[in-house]
Amino acid sequence: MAKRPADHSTVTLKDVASRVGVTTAAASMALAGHERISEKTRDAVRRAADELGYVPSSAGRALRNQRAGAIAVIVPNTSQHVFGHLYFMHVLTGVSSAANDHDAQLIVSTNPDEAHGVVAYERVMRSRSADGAIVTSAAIDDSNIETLVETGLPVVLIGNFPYLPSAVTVGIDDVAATKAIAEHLIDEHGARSLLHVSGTLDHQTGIDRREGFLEAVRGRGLESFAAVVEGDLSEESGAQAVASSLEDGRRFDGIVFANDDMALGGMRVLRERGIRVPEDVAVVGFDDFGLARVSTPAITTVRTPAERMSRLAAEQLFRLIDGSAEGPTHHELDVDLVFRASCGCESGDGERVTPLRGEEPHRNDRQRSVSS
Amino acid sequence: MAKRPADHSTVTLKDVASRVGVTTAAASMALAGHERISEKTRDAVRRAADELGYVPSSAGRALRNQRAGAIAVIVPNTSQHVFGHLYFMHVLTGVSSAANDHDAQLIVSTNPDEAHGVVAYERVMRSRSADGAIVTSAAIDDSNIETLVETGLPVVLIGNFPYLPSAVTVGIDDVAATKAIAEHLIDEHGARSLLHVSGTLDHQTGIDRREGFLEAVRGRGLESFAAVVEGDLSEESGAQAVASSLEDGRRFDGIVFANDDMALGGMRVLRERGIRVPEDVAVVGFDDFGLARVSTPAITTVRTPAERMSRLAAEQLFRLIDGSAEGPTHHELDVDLVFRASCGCESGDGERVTPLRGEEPHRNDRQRSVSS
DNA sequence: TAGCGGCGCTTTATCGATTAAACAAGTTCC
DNA sequence: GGAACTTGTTTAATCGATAAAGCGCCGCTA
Repeated sequence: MAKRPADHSTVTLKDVASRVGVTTAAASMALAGHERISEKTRDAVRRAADELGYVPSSAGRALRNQRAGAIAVIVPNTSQHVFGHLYFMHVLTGVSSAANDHDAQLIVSTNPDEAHGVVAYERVMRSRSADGAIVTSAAIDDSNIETLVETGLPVVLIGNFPYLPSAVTVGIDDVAATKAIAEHLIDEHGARSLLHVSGTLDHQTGIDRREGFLEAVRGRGLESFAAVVEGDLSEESGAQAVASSLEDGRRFDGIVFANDDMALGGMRVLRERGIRVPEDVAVVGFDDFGLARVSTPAITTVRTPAERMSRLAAEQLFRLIDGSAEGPTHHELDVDLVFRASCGCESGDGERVTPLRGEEPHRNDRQRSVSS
Repeated sequence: MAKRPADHSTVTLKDVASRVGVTTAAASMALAGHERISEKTRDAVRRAADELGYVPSSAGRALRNQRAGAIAVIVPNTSQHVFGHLYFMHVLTGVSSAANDHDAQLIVSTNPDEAHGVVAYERVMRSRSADGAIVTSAAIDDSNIETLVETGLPVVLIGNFPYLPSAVTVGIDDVAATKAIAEHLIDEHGARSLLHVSGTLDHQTGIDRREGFLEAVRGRGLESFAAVVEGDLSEESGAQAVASSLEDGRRFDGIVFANDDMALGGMRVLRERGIRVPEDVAVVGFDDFGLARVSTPAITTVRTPAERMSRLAAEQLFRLIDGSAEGPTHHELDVDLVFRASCGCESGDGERVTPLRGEEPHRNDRQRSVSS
């Protein structure tokens, strides 16, 4: 659109070749270590490339190889606030480390305009800027995801997508995890009247966590004392859910929040009303991306292995891209339960980590600066 | 390296052209809206492109136009823990919104191996995968940055780089901000013995914030009661700095932390020793990326406009790329002071925001889910 | 009616890298 | 001493998009 770019000394294969006195074909083969090129030439070309600081043009290579050498992380913007930011950071960390291992670039694609049906990220795929994509925090009714999966382009979804049987996905068992932590409130802390503040129910996560909660109260015969309020995963919605429940005259001695942000908001309201946590009401959250540990009281929660999940997703993606994996698969990762002060297990800054399944707690998935 | 990718129905310009019955050149011009192509053909081509779902190949275009249509955000990995994650998230938000405005892809490049002098991000630039780069959290002694700037490739740095006069940079006045918030402790809360826990002094930010602190105590004639301990911006280092200061028998009634993470760690130690905040010791932090608001007590801090900074950086970068801006420039953004409970200004969850300069507080740079 | 200008499209060349196929030397073998 | 090989390189084609130059065919004018 504007003038041509300044000519930042760009070294092409031609420069390398002409310095050595061969053609670009020979130079290309030399750099690739082809046997048909004499050792002498190979060395000379390598030396020249080194001296000139030659780096292959990604465009030239991509065009010729029909492969961009990049993967994309796609974030449907409508869910920017749904999963919150800390989650996304963990995702980026995991994906970028896998991308580095595969010498691939990482493209981050947000969808600027939900209004336009012209989904920005489909363009990313169709323009072949990326060889594949990882999609996270997609809503159930986001038909674009379906379209994307159906085009057959390499796509890995993070989360659970029971309605997309042909997708490759990586997730955790939200139902089991929520069930376990709710049962903890009941069995260990004697909670009898439970409230669940769910996430948005247009996301599978919201549905599954609610289902886990319901299974727990049903299993203990407490369903008549249990209630569910829908939130949107934001701190403020957690506060509102608790406030409106209190105003309705509802009584509860335990709250299961679908994430830590809402737990934080809810606890704020409880504090303002003089209701003590955990003495009067025991509270648990979900995610453990950072907030849960630093709040007062610290929140008992489910630690979501976002970084491991996304790393695995990226590795699956690379397998799809090079064709070494086929067909729909779903990987499920184990989670840890982290007991802290908000349920009454620990006091102050103490915490106890227990795997939901398996033996040992999983390595801390890059929590914030726990040690240096 | 592996087999060729499966042939996901890829629509090229040739397909569009042959469907209409013209050459690719004509089709290209038609889509570009060239006048030399008849309206009838233009329409036909556009319709065909639409029907086939044609999206131009980024590689083909990049090769031909000598422009990738992408910008990179570069994160020297050595500083991954230095700035912490939340900061980076804000940066991504800002940059990606600018990138979307310019129809550019966003590449995120972390440096996997500091060991190799082969800086990964220089490859990004030299391979021309990106037309320019934004570099953030670079250490003073990172000579790669200097090299990068000197190559003349379009680069914008976030932060202050007094030793790189030819760089284009965007930052805040760390000295003035820290000075102001330290003076607040002294003037409003009567602090007399001050401690500063600085960031790493191989980052300009660390140096500048320390300098601001020192200017404040010097200005008030309190330099003989002041001390500085170097931290590394991690929560743990803040804890250690406070712990060791206490063990040295040092006494203080105010602490200026170079960021909120360290303040959090420091406050934990104070709490453990039974020292009350703000009654016994008033505390301030820096950044306000999220933690400061939710901790107990909430931390008085300087709100760094990371999102606006990075958005501006990206816009500067686009200007450099298309040649409409030349020469080194430095943009400095204003910051807000946010008074909360840790210094004694407010209680509970209250907060008061004041601009350091100018009239009105700046819009909340995408704080976490304040309202929905 | 011959010649001229312009419209609308095609031809051609290019960007950088890669690879199959062709080819010029030099060896080896019968 | 010529055929068959080997070796090391060059030629040429390709990937997709696009800009410049070229070329029929039209209508218009003298």
